[in-house]
Amino acid sequence: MRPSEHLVDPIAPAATAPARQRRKEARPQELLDAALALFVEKGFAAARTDEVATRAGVSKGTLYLYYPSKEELFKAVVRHNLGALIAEGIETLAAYPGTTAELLRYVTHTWWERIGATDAGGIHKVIVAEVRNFPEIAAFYAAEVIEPAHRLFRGIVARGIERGEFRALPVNEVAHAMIAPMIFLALHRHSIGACEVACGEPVEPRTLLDTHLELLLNGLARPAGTTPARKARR
Amino acid sequence: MRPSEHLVDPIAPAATAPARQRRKEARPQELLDAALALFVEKGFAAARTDEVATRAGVSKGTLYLYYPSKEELFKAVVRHNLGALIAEGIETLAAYPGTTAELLRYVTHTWWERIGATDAGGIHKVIVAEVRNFPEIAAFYAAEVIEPAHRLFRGIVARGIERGEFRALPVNEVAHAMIAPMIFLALHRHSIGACEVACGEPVEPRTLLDTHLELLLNGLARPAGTTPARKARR
Amino acid sequence: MRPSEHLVDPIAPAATAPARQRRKEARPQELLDAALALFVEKGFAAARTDEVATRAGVSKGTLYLYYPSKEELFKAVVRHNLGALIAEGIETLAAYPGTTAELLRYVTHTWWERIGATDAGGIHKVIVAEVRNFPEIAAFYAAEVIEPAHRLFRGIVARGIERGEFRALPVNEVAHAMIAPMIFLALHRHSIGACEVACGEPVEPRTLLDTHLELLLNGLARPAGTTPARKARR
Amino acid sequence: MRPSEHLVDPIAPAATAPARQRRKEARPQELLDAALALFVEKGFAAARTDEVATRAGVSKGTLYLYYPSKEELFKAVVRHNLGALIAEGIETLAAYPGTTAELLRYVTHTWWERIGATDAGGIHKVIVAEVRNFPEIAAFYAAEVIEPAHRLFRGIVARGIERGEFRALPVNEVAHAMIAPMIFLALHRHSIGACEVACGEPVEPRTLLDTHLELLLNGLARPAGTTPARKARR
DNA sequence: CATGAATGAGACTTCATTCAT
DNA sequence: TATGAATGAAGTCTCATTCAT
Repeated sequence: MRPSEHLVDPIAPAATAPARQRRKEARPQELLDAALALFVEKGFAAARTDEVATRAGVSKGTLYLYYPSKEELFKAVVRHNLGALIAEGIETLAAYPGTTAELLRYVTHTWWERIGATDAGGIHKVIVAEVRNFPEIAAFYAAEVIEPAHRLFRGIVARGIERGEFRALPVNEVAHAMIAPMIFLALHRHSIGACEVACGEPVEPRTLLDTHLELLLNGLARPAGTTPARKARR
Repeated sequence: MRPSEHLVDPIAPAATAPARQRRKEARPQELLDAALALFVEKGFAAARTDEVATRAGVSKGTLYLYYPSKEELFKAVVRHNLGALIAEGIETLAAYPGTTAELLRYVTHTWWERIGATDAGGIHKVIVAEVRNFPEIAAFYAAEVIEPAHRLFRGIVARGIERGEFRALPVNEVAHAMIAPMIFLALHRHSIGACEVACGEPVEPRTLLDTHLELLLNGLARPAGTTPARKARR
Repeated sequence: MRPSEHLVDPIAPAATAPARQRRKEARPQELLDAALALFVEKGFAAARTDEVATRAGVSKGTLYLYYPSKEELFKAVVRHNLGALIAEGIETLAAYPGTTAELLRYVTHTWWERIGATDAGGIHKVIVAEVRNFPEIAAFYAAEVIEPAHRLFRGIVARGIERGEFRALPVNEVAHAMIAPMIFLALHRHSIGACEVACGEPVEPRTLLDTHLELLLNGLARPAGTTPARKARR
Repeated sequence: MRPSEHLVDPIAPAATAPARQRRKEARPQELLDAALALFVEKGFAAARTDEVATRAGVSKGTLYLYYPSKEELFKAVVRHNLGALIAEGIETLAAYPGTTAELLRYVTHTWWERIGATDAGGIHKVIVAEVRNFPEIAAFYAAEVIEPAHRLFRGIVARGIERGEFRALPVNEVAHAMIAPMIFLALHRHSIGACEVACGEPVEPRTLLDTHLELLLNGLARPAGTTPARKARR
């Protein structure tokens, strides 16, 4: 029995499909999970491909059967973990019925549950850390993550201003101010926060996020009785 | 005492020494500058010691004469570039005569000029990126940078609340919210921002920082006519 | 008898067999063609077995069903492409009616059309290149190709001398001098000549071969009026 | 004592220069020699860099201190072993006082002594074998070896024709016919000839070369009483 | 017969650190 | 002090061969 064998569900032996087949279909997911964990833990350069393979329960060679290089593996991890959620957010923005404050809270909390609180949030760290050493990854990430994500948040700010809910502040800068603490939180959780060192009093991420949201919404709120700026989008 | 410890800030009184002597005493400074530039550009692991030496105009062996390892070199870089400013900030806080809003603006702008806008701001990136792989650096950084910096910002928030200028919000979280966009800006400048990829509309750091400050102060401001909370510190 | 041995020339009498059957019997031929092309293009070690399989339209596993190893596949390729022609040449020598000069021209031109001008000529390159790394292939090739081919050319030279057409030169060396430019031409075509680099003025292979032949025959020709040497064979 | 140490002359300990220094200067030569031997024995791709290093008595890393890659190492080997001699031949051609037949014999014999009979002759094999897989080597070799060598031999043929010693045959083809058997001999010596297989009756290289030369000169010789062709160069 | 997923040894290259000079 | 040659462990990626299906 090879060391990986016991990772397959040993209860239902090939009830629906032959074992080899089942493995083949599960492989990419297993590899992606192992790779995410390792990239987040060590960074892109320091993660070793054969540890990814070992954690996924396969040999080094098998990894390269599915992804032709470490870089492509990383890109697949990013697409799998961040790509879907951003698209979802953009759809939400288009169809959301409530106030923009509620929309922002919803998007932020969803992000926290699906990205911030999970390993996926560590991807930000990897990017921040190593993007300068891997230009191709930089281009890929800018195009497939940063650009769409900023579009989403700029959309939220613009909606608030157009609907007269927010003051007419510069859209781009405010979008940055919205995103920054979220990313920052994710970075923290996967760097210093992951170390066993005491640094200041501990903060509860949810509390931090809520403080951030209320501070932001308070700052954005149009003072009652002011005329809403209809064409504030820059 | 490890051999590097006394080298932290060796700008010594060599006013009348012969040229070669002065040269020798300038070595640590040159090495620290070269190391800072390289660590920020490539990260800790990817920076090559012999490139540090080359940039400082010495041989690889000489580097090891001054710093016993790459880690000690990095720690010296951190002490040299971040240590002084934090101590200075704490002194400012104790003696500042004006409003807390002014104090915050002053501290933030000073940080930008001395850290954020220079290579020193890249140290944050290096830490965020690689602290998990180098536990000793983690402990060092938490104790010598993060802890004092947080103490400073918590002090500012507490001052504002005690003086009735800010609302009685949780001190720790607000301090985080103050720091986050600053660090975030520094991280951005030295990672994605340093790449030649287009990602959203460009932002002017000073503008971003000012937007952040005003948003924050607006959110913190005690509505006129409210009773100041004297004992809000948690 | 090793499993591959009986597959050397399996073009079998499957005249009326159903399509799938014919397909199956065509397999070895398709594999041999793909293997020849690839061995000649990349060399023995650098040719990848799964590219051979892919080009032949089968899976990698199937290749190993027909040939137990890469070495056996290569030997089959050699037998299939060089074996027959040499035997044919020896028969021609025994029965040829014309002058020895004509015989040499005939043999040389036939070689060019069937070997030199085709992929089969590339086998020489592979042998020259890698025979030292694969002793078993060396022994095989010496016994099944080099030895018979030399026998043929020594026979031609001896015929010319015995019939008084050639001068009484050492048979073995002259045979070498006959073969060398042919092999050399084949080597060139499949190495440097196959690269897109400019190297000297290009040469037309047929012209080169003819120049070689005439030079050789001119050099071999017995000056008119000389007594032919009856027993010159060494 | 490291395994390489006894390769240094152990009799005169640092008489002229310190040991380390002596090693440094000798290194490139030692590495080049080891590399030549190994490339010729195994081919370019199959030769392992750490075996080159081991044979030169250094560690793997040291090799890369002197040559930045396997390809550059190979190019250095070619330049060192073939470059000089070709240049020398071109000078000889320009200044040679005797007949062209003598010049050709001289050049051929020098080639044999310095290249053909030594490991350097094996470089031809490596090129023939692997040039298609390494385009950069192809370009390098065409420019630095093939082109100059052909220029030399075309020069010899043209000289013979111009001086009325040779018949007015096409220069380029005759040059090829001159070179071919030489290269062929070298190839043979380092491929099949290096194997312990019996293939035909053995030939003495010098005899073969002389047979080739006489055959060639006989074929080239202008029949007595013929008018020399002054402008035959194509 | 046929498939193709899986293996794992092995190749080139990098780089922090040492140490003889 | 200062040098820089030398080391060797470690990392990514390849590919002939096997074997369960």
